[in-house]
Parts: sequence; C-alpha cells; structure tokens
Amino acid sequence: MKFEEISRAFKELGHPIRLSIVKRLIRAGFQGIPVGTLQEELNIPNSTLSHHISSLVHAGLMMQRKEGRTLFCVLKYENVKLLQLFLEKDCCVDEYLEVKENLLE
Amino acid sequence: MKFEEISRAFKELGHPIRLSIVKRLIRAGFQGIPVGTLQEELNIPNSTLSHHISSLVHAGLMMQRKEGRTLFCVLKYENVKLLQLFLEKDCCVDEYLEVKENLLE
DNA sequence: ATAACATTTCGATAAAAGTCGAAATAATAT
DNA sequence: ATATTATTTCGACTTTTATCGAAATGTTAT
Repeated sequence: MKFEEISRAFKELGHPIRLSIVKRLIRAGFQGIPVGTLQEELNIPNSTLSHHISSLVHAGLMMQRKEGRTLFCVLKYENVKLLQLFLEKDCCVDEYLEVKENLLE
Repeated sequence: MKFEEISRAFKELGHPIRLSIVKRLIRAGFQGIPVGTLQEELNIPNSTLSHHISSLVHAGLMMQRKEGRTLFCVLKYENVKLLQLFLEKDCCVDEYLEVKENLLE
C-alpha cells in the first residue's frame, strides 16, 4: 500500500455510513455479513448502500463472497491494520503522548 | 471524540495534501512548522494550503500558534492517537491477523 | 507612515461525491 | 418458463470539496 492508497483508504473511513459498515464488518468476522442484512441494519436505500460498498471494495477495505444469491461482505482486516500501523508508526511517537485508553466513549 | 468526529477526522486524512501535512507535522514535534515552510515544501498555492489547514484545524487534527508574523502549525497528537486506537481496538482483533510490520514500504 | 512579509479571505469555477427511484441482472425455487 | 429474491447499475440531480488568483488583513521593520 503506497501513500495514495493509504490516503484513499482513509477517505473511505471518512463517511459515517462507510465507517459504520466497516465497524459492523469487524464483528462479522471472516464469514462476513450479507448486503441485505447490512441494509436492514443501516436502513438506507439499496442503491445508496451498494454505492458505498463498491467504494469500499475498490479501496481495498473489503471483499465479497457469493453464496447462492446472497453476497457476503468481508472486511480486509490486513488493510485496516495497515492504516492503524500507519498512524501508530508514522504519526504517534509515544513519548509525545500520555493517552487515556478509555477516551473512546 | 464521538463517532461523527472520528469519521470527520478520517475524511481529513483522506486527501493526499492533508495527509502529507499531517505526516510532516509529526516530524515537526510540539514546536510545529510555519505555514510558509509547509507551502515551500508542498509547493502549492497559499490559498489552497490555507484551505486545507483550516479544514484540519476544524477537524481537531492540528492547532496553530502565532509568533510574530509567523503562524506555526502543530499536530494534535492526542487526536491522531485516538484514530489509531479506534482502528486498533474497534477494527483489528489481533487473532484475525498475522501482520508483517514492514508492509508500509 | 510606509514598505515588506506572512497568511487568510473572497469569489468564482471546476471536479468529485452522495443520494435514490427505477430498471436491469443474476440465482434459485416452483 | 415464470416468479421471487438479492443485489447492482443507470441516470438524473443535489451537495460538497477542491482549486487558485486577487484583494484584504495583520505584523514587524524602516
């Protein structure tokens, strides 16, 4: 993943719907979660959801697996992890910080 | 930082220029770096740079400190760290991964 | 006071992203 | 074959971002 790709991936996380999708996909594990289920949970039109999913796929943050007529969305954990490492290694020098682990509500 | 703010912050990192700024600010430490220096290094028009800086400030990723007629840009490390923690805690369950530490070029 | 410097605001324009109904595709079941 | 279900594509539209020259603002030096 090079700089432009990292940046593109962050942009993907920069939309509440897509960030919700990603967050939901974590819980779904490797089995993933059907598009339809996502749609019910997020309660948005299918075309809108499809658009965001496609965007996430192109950015390398998720992949899809088809079973019958159901499409499962699966997070690409390794790439999310890369983003985390980018922030951790390039952005956060620990001496600079005293971080409270529970700041994330 | 709540969900919407996290998402907003990721969006900020989702532009190559702004991600470059953030990356540069890390090296600058708490002293920060003058807007003018950033401009020379990035080689973009001042109005464009100013626009992106303003955006980063509003998203809580950096702050500014004035010294004479020079404005220093300083990263808000703690918020970048929060993003990293968000990805680490909410998105990356370590059992799911074997991560190569050197994947970031 | 005026000039030189650092940076922002304005304003106009161009480009990209987001939204969603309706039609199209694909898979399975009857 | 036809109907049903799951999901995507199309197309039109609205909203948001990005870009950048030029003018304005604020700061220090002369």
